[in-house]
Amino acid sequence: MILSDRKKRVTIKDVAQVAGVSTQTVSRVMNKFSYVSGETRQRVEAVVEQLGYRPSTLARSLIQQRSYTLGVVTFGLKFLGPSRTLNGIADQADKLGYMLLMKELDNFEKHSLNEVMDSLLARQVDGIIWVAPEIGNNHDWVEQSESIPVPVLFLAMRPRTGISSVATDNYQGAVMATQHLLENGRKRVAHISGPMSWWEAEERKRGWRETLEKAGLDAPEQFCTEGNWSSTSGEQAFLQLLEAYPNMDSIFVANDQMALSVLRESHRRGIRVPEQLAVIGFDNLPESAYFYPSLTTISQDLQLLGEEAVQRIVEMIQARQNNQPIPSRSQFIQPTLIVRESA
Amino acid sequence: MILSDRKKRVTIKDVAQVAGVSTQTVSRVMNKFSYVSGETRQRVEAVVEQLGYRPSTLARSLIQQRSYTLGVVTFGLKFLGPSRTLNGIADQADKLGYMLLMKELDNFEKHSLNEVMDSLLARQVDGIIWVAPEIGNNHDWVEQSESIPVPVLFLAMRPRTGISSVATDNYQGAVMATQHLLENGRKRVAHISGPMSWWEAEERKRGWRETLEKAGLDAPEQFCTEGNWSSTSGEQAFLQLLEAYPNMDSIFVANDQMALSVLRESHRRGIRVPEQLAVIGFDNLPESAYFYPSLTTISQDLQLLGEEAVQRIVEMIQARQNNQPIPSRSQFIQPTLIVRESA
DNA sequence: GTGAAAGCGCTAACAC
DNA sequence: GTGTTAGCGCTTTCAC
Repeated sequence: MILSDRKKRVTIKDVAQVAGVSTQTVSRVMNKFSYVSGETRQRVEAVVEQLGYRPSTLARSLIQQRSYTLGVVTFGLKFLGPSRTLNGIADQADKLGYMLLMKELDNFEKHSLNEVMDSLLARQVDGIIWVAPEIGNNHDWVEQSESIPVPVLFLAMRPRTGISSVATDNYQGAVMATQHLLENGRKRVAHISGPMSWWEAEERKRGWRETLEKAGLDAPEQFCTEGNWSSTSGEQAFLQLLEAYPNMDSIFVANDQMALSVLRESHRRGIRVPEQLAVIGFDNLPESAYFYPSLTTISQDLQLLGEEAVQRIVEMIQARQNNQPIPSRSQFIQPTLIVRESA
Repeated sequence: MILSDRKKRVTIKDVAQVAGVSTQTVSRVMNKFSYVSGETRQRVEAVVEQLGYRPSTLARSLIQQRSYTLGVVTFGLKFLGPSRTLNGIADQADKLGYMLLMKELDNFEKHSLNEVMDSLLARQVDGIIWVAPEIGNNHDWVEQSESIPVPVLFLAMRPRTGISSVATDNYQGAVMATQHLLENGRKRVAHISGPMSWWEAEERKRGWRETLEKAGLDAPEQFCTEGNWSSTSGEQAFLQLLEAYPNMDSIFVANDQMALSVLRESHRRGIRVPEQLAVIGFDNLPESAYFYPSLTTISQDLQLLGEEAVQRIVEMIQARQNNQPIPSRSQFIQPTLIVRESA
């Protein structure tokens, strides 16, 4: 039975006293490395066990000026992307012995940004991972921000010199998607984009446009309509496209949720997928394989993105610890093409 | 530009010195409440601003024996459920001034459980929220655990006396789903369950069975097949059901992902939904409204679940703080029926 | 109103 | 090998 009794915390002093040694010795036993005679060690360990002593990481962090804690700032945790990334971050942090201090953002006002940073820094996080999509100019503060005393790593941000980031290669993913359509003999490739204020949406659209142009095909603005990632908006965007570009033979849709609406609406109107209209998505939702028809899509490995992020930030922290310069670079994770029935 | 310069932290002493007051006065200024003369306050505040002083929460936690941090233990973060719940937790924690220290579990061995608890407690969390489904006997340790020195709140756990928990009322949700089918004149209601080792799956199945029985209808074991929540398993389970119970007129499927497979396979076989087969799911995925046909389902409010959890644990923390007894109770969140085309 | 002293729980640095 | 001393950055207590 779990009790929440108010027993006072067992401290290093208690252990020292009961074991008849100094606190220093207890500390040495707890932290392995330094030498303690076998006998003393055993005695101390017995007392630790008996009293249920747990060293306070807090006190240790205070003196070591290091908390083995990573700050994680998220935005839109309720969406699949950020939470899958977070899972990767959690896994890798665990492996490397770090804990995660989380903060969910609800806007990008300068005021809240400062507040979030402050609360993280006040708790002595060793580094910060920024898990928020770049929308409009919501990341511009990065370039003119006051100095932050710990390393910061940005995910899914447009590369900026002097700043470290990791992102899926959205452009390349879009190229692969579009090329796949072309390779299957499609010539009239439409696009439903995400909201153009999103950097990721912009990249995906650019991949589509440039691939068509390289192949000597048209990619005018009318062949692309804009959604907001939701299935609802996908339906709207598809209807617009049907008017603007009635003889298209394929669509690259910027995410699977919007692609789902395209499949559904096509089915309802008797447009056969993929025969009359090939459809390819982006994201590879777990459900996408079970859409009707199953959805060909681009899979981005968000788990890996999160893992990489932790790897990188820990390297940065260590460099800082050793007074080495902190290398900053922008890194891309390559997505992969998943071929199924819809294209 | 973000620099990670090694400037030493600005401490309360620095501020005191520059402002020409004692550290005490600075502390009083930072913590509002106590009286400081207007003039002194202004001078101190100016210095704080100028030096960019941020009080160390760490040091404060150490002395106050209180961290304003909640431990959150998750399992299966990559699935939608836990991450939506986490979002609710993050939101509410923010409102109440708490931070979140996260730990993702990868198994339920006694060893890792202890380790997770220890690392949370070592960082002085004020309370712990346990966000992991009850599977098999993976929660039994709760009843015979050594005393944990802070309040713990469990989500999605079978009610246990003396222990606090919050969960969706899965049973009631299943009752609503089944009743909806009966009210629409269905008499031969099948069920695809989740893995029966999951408490939530068990509850949903019980709701189905008991509702049928109360209506004087049959609910034998053959009318129910078992999946593992995935779309793949849903397909299997549906195929088995088609053999075992070919004249069923409706199915209550334990989650939307499996229901998706039922829709797809029905479509492929020319079974008309809902005319020949009514289908109802559970969870209300964002995509469910865009399945073909759109899926009638039970919506559980996981955001609210998370918010309630924080509310509750903070109450428990405060009670403990005031040396009051900590009330323990099991609370249920009611799901709602979302009627769409499939039933 | 303000300051001085003590101490939260731990470890770094130096004795012995 | 082990103990002593000092101090991380803050707040509490009690003076004045």
